[in-house]
Amino acid sequence: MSKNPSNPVINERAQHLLRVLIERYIRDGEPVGSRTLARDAAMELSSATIRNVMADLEDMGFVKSPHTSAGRMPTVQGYRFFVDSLLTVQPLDGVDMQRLRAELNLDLTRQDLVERASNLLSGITRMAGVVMLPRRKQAALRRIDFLPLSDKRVLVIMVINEREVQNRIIYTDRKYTQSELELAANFLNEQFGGKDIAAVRDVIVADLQQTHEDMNRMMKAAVEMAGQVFQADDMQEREDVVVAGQTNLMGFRELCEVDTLHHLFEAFNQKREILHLLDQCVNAEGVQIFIGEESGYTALDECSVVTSPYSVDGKVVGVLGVIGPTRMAYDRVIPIVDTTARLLGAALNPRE
Amino acid sequence: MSKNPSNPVINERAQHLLRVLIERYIRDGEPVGSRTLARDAAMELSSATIRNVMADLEDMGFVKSPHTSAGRMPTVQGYRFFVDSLLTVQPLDGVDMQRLRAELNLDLTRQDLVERASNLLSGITRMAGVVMLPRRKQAALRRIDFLPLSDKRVLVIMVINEREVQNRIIYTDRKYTQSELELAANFLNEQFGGKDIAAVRDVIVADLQQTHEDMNRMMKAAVEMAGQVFQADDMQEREDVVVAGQTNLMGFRELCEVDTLHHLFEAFNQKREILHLLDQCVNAEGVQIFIGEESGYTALDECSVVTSPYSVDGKVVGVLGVIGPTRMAYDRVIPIVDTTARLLGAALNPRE
DNA sequence: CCCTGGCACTCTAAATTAGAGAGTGCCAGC
DNA sequence: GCTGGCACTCTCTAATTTAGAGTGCCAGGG
Repeated sequence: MSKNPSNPVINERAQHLLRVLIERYIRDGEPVGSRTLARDAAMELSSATIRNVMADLEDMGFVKSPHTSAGRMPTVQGYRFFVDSLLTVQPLDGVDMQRLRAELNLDLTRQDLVERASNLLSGITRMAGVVMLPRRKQAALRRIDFLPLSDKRVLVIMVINEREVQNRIIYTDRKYTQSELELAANFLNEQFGGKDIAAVRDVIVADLQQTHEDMNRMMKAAVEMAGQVFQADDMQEREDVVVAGQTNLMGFRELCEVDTLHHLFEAFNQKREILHLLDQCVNAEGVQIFIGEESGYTALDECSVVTSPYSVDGKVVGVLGVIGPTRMAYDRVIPIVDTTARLLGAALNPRE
Repeated sequence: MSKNPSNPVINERAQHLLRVLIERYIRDGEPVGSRTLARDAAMELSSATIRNVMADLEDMGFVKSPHTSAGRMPTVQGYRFFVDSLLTVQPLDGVDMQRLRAELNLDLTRQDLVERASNLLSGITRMAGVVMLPRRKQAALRRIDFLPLSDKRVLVIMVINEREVQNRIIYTDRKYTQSELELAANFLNEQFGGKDIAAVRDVIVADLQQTHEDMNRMMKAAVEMAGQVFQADDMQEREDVVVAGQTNLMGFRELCEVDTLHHLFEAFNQKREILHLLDQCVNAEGVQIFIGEESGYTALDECSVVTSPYSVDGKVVGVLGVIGPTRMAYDRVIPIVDTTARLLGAALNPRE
């Protein structure tokens, strides 16, 4: 805890003061002056002494003042140190815990679970919640069904893995009856049921390119239809990340400039940047925090992002998190994100 | 066009001036002074004359000035008159038309179509698009399927009408095999396939309450499961209205106050008010316009809403529209909304 | 009667000024 | 190394000023 040439020297007392300063700043959002800090810190120090320490902390880059005659507020580096070394996380509030448990139940589809998780994150933290859709570890075709529509159109319903249902409409060369389509579906289910989707696609593409004499007309039609289904590029996931509670962010003083909000909401809409950011956290263990510009996206410059990967069967399948102003109650948010990740993982677990 | 005791007197010249004023105001968003108007109107009138006319128009409530020494801007009543009597709608831009045609295709599911329509509305108008999900004229159960999951859970897939696929997870009293579930599904499909959903629910609720000796175990189980499915209250529609392009609204000067935006975005999130508003337009013929407070929702006080019902098979099934600042290019927006409604209706048409 | 130029008047927006308050930095003394 | 004291800086608010835009109204002319 003493002299360390690589890190700026920051002794116990300074650490404690930094901590009190940040806690205070997080509470009221206003620069903290030496007098206030002297009172808050309960260390029997005069404000003059505090001022000296603050000057040091400012030199080291942990705090800054918006102008000469204002108190100090944390820099990104200050928050970083606070979060890494000074923070004692609060245990999760009992009510919140119950709410999470109650709502992240097993009897929900994948989409529902993810949406709920996002709503819970935003609801409990009163900030914005983001949840990446779970990556499919392997995407097995569980079942495929065809239903005739009007004209030559066919509704295709596909069940992937346990919980995911996709559907789309394809065109056929002629009108098929329900029973014909059932035959086709049966054929495909027998051939490909339980197989990996990528593999299925490959086989079908190959089939389409060569003529099989050993296939009857119905089988060929089936392959033809499957071709249409599996070549669609939205075969992957369509909406990769679910955001909730964006409007909460409009309540924070520090984000209240229309321009900032515009960028931020644009980012939420595009989802691309958010997704990339979350993607980086897939390999992190447990909660990870990006403070201000650390995220690398200008839209998030005024924000912090608290993320956690969530796992099914011990394997990370997605990332979720909370986005709020840098001045957020990290000690409260961290366990919320952590717990939500655990519970979402558990709820998604097929337990087979 | 002359004296009419019920309406304020507003002669040709005043109408023309009002029109020019509003067009100008829509263009630049700044109060229009008498001198500018004199130049714009190309009527060989002096600014003093214009001032007299403006005073009259202000008395009649068509224009107002933000303060003594500013030009005039339209009131809600002014816009109303403009929209009802003075407006000549522009024909729809060819490029936009093509884009609408290209993207509102037949080979899309209900959800996809609605989302596209909303995106198109917002993309072309550069404001916010809203599309109500189409009411089902009648909700016929097209097909129901069961798929076993782990534990005692069963994935239920339901096809309603032509395009709508719903799925959820239910719990059963014991684990059923795939073939057992197929039997159950067959039973239900035979019993209820093509029937109206409300009717199906009634029958099933009744079945559940009395013991049928004539039903075998499998049939009972099937009814049991169906009971779980049809009693769920999200049986209706889950997300009633799709909003797109909200962020576009942040670019408009008149909506740039954070407070206004907060309310507005809150309304978009809740969707309730938006839905109610759209609901009122179901019985309107063609495009309907709400200007400012006319909508009756304070969140939309600064906005205008241009709506149009859309129909399938000659019957109105939903409403779509555009939300933007009162100062919008109505002449351009109206045909966009109108055409989108037509094309969406056409795309949804099962043509059977 | 309607239109017009002219002029006094009003109001806003932007720039300027003044004063209060908060907080700092630094120094001299303990 | 800590402290009280003091001069200084900077922001925030309110008050004041000024320029500009636009009006309302009047009196004169077709």
